[in-house]
Formats: sequence, structure tokens, C-alpha cells
Amino acid sequence: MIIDKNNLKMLFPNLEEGLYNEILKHSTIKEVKAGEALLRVGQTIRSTMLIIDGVVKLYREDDEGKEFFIYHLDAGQACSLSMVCAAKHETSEVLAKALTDATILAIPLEFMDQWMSKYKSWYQFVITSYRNRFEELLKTIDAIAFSNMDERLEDYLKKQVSKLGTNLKMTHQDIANDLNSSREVISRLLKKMEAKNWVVIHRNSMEWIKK
Amino acid sequence: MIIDKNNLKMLFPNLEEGLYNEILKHSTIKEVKAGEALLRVGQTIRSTMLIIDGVVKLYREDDEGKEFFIYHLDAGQACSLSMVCAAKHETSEVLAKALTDATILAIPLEFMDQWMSKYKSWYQFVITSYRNRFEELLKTIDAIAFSNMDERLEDYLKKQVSKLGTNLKMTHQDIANDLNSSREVISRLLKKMEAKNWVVIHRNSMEWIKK
DNA sequence: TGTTCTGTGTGACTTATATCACGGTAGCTG
DNA sequence: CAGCTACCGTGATATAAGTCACACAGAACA
Repeated sequence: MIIDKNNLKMLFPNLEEGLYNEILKHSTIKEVKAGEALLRVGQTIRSTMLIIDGVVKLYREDDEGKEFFIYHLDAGQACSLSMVCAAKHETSEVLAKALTDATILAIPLEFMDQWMSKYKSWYQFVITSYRNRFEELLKTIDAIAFSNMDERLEDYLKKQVSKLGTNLKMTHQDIANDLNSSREVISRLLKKMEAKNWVVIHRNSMEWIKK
Repeated sequence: MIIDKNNLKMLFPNLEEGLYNEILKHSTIKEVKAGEALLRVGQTIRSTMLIIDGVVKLYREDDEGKEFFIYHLDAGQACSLSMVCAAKHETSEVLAKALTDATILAIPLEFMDQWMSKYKSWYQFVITSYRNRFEELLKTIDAIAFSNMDERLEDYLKKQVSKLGTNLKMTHQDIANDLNSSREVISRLLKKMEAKNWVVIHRNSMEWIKK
């Protein structure tokens, strides 16, 4: 994928002219295949990552390696954690996996500090990213603290639909893993949703038909 | 409480000289009584808050007003959310309550932007605050996603002890509210902990004796 | 001093979710 | 096509947590 100033402007509007040039000059492009991890727990972060294309999923891991889905990142967003960590030369607390094939712009960490004082628009962008990610985390907490599995499943599917369209290619086991539940539970809940005409279940996929 | 440059330096080390002066010049001091709310959900945030003295508890609220405890803020820390929100003139997503009597330094939001580009130490401080708060949130998610109530209760009590000492003046109902559980459940779990000699239960209080 | 209130303890029961055990089936692969 | 494997459905059962009902005890107060 070729990235020029124009598509950078489309994805990240409101940055200063000079900043677009610097980004293009200093960043490297990473192509990631769907399913691949682009950041692992414990990995040292050496660059800030901007999502150019595709969707990335962020996970929290427990001691036994169970992966709990926390939120999505779309094109035009930045991995906030990579920004905080990068600024402090620290390691990742999360696992990031490409949901679709994805293109990532990696900006070496030394520019974080530099641009922060040089470009007001960069500072605004970073702060806004943080706020948005923080809010996502709070919503995740709401879901697990206050909602039952049926609501959480509904939310989860709606989010997937908003990223990938109504035809969801995933198994019940996949969903169970993301929600830290079990296949049987998800199967039963999906059946109930099918009875309510929210979804049509196939093998290895399903179709979300609820408006 | 009188705040001068010296105690500011003690609480927030590594800031630039000029920045301490600016903080003292432009901020106002707020005294809050234990139990009082210093920030409500939906409230517009007009200043960034630094904790000078005391302990503050942050909560997430659901639609029916149930309060779910997320983390503590100590003296020397900043309310990250007040920083993000302040920078964008937005409203609060959380409820902040004083756990003890507390002293807060409120810095009008216009200085956020200014100092960010003027003082590298301020930028570092803000970024570090974020990272730390983000990590707290992730730990909170771990707890509710991966742990049972007994572990969560233990964690919770240990945190309280680290803030307030081993003599905890709170009712079982208070704890149940913070953990979004019910009094009976907490009562039973505490009984089990007492049997293991982790805690001695009194009326309206308990003593944590586990090392 | 007795009365009231608030906090606590506990058994019985309900509910949500997890786990176990299995049987069935779609789709691939040789 | 046979046979295999991954996925799905479902009853039975287990477990954690929430709810209900009520008894009781210490503190507060009149």
C-alpha cells in the first residue's frame, strides 16, 4: 500500500502541514495479515503506531494466556498504549491482533517528544486519542461490571458488525474466547437471538439481521 | 492548608522551576471533606486537579446510579480524566469522592495547553499520569474479568489497608457497593477470611492482620 | 431503662454461568 | 466415497453469586 500526504490527510485530518511531511519522512510502513499479532504483552515498544487501513483488536491476557477482548482500533486511530509506552520506553500491557489485513504506520518514539512541543495539532491528536481509549476502557468495565452475558454478546456482535459488516465469519468458540465465556453458553444465547430474529446462524459464520 | 513551593516539590518532583511558580500563581485550592464528591458524572470540567493531600476514590456509575469503584488517587497524583476532559472542554465520565479529607489544587484548563508546549516536564508528568491510570483501569478489568469475588475482596481490602492502615472503618454494605455485590455475599466471604486469620471483624470496622 | 435503628449472621432458595458428556453434522481430504 | 476433524446443539449437573427472610446484637437515644 502506498501512503501519500493526501490519504494521510484523509485519515488524520487537522494536523499541521509540516507534520504530515515529518510523518511521511520518518515513519515506516508495516503490513500485517489478518490474525497476526502486532504487539504482544511484555514486548518493548519502540514506536508509536497509527492505523492506516484495517481493524485491530486489543486484548488483555491473564496468567494462563486467556485473551479478553477490550476494544477495536480502526483506520485513522492510534494505539494510545503505544504512545504512552513509547514515551516512557516501556513494555506493552496488551496484545494487539489484526482483525483484518492491516497497514500500520510506525513512528519511532523519539519523535513523540519532539512533535509534542513543536506541533500543537499533534498534542491535540494524542490527547484526543487518550480520551477516546480511556472511554472505551470505561465502557468495557461497564459491560463486565453491570451487564449479563446476553447483553454483552449483543454489544459484541454489534461492534463486529460495525467493523466487518453483517456477515460475521467466526465460530462460537472465537466469540467465547473474546468474552471469556464458553462455547456452550454462546451457542445457547445465539439460539435465543436466532429465535428473536436477530441473527441467522450458519456453520462458521452468521448473519446479523437485526436493525 | 498552606501550599508553598517546597511541599509542591515534595509531592511533584522533577518539574521545572518556572512551572512550580506558575502552578502556585494560577491554581486555586479546594478543601474537601471525607465522603464528599469532588467531581460528578456529567459535570463539565473546568480545571485539572492535582491531589495535594488525602485519598480520592474514583467510581463508574451505571444507569440506576450504582457506583462501581475503579481506583484510588493519592497525594502527588493527578486526575487524568480531568486532564483529558479539561483539554477538550468536556464532561466527566466518572464520579470522584474524597475517601479522607483532602486538599486539591485546581488548575484552570487554559494552562494545560500552554504548559504542554512550554514545559517538557509537564508533558512528561501528564503522559506518566495517563499511563498509570490506564494501567489501573486494565488491572480493574483483569479483576472483574478473571477473578472471583473472594480474590476481588482480598485485593480491595489490601488496597484500602495500603491507603488507610489496617484498621478499616467501613460496613459490609459499603464494601458490597464498591464491588457491585451484596452485603450477604461480603459477610460470608469475610467470615471465611476471619476463619483463615486474615482479618478480625468488629461492628462497623475490621482489622486486617494478614501480612 | 426500654425502644429503635443499623449492622451483622445464616439458612433456604433462585439465577446465571460454567462444565461435562455426548451425539450429530458439514465440509474437507485422501 | 469413506473417514476425519472441527464445529454445533443440548441435556444434566455443578458452582458462584444474588436474593429473601428473619433472628439477633450492639449502639443510640428518648
